[in-house]
Amino acid sequence: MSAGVGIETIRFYERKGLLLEPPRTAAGYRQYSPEAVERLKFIRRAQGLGFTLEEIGDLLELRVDEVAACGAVEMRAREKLKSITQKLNELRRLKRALERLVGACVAREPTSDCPILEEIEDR
Amino acid sequence: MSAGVGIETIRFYERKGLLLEPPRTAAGYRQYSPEAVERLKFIRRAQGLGFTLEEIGDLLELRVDEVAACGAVEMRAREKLKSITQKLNELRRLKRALERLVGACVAREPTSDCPILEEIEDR
DNA sequence: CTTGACTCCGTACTCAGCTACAGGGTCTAT
DNA sequence: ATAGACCCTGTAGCTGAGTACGGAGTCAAG
Repeated sequence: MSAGVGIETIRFYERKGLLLEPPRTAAGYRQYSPEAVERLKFIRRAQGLGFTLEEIGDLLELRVDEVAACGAVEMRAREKLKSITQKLNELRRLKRALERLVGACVAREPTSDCPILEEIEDR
Repeated sequence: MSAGVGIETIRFYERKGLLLEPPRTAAGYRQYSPEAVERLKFIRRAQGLGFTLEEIGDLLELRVDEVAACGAVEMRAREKLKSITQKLNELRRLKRALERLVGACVAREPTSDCPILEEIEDR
């Protein structure tokens, strides 16, 4: 559980192609490089941000190894950027709403309506 | 599909207590107020940000109707704020990483390593 | 040189979050 | 007043993301 992830989960990611099969010891045990561990942590963080494993797979493949594929990569990267920017905006709003709620709390001003909904209302 | 959500999903949220049972027509048909629709949209957005339905339920219940419960609400709000702030930071990093990638693309500089992982590496 | 805690593999189960039925009622349009 | 497209209920099934199990091998500690 080096990275807070059970071995079973790792095997599962391996099967899904999110983690490449690592080198093995003579006895067949998996041996992970620090990079592989980073990759794993990235997966977990990205999940917390609402990305599916499939989307995370896409993200991890965004790299420019050949100039040829550059255009396609750029396009997909821009798409992801769009969705991330939207998530950012939504999160910022949610944060503001919660800050207001805490503020009202501290000021001991009961507000029976839900400030979170009010804040987020306009899309 | 007024809010891009099927009726079955709505019934499901109702069962889970995320949406209160709406008033019905004489024939038993659900009738939703604009507020209920907002609530529904909030749920979908929050899901996209990586919150579970249970967490979303918590968020929706964060309101200060009684001065008595104020302390508890404040505490939970602060907790949520913490996780949101963290999500924000992670998203910002991911965004920066993607922007760099697009930049490299535009400059036609192939980089065989994955800038996303590099950027995010240090936790 | 054995005990306990780990790993291996394949398969099967679980849980959240939908999604689809079946068998009925209702509403609108023709 | 009948067809077609909706809604109602309850229950069953599906997908994504793990999690556990069983039978076997491995390894460090005592």
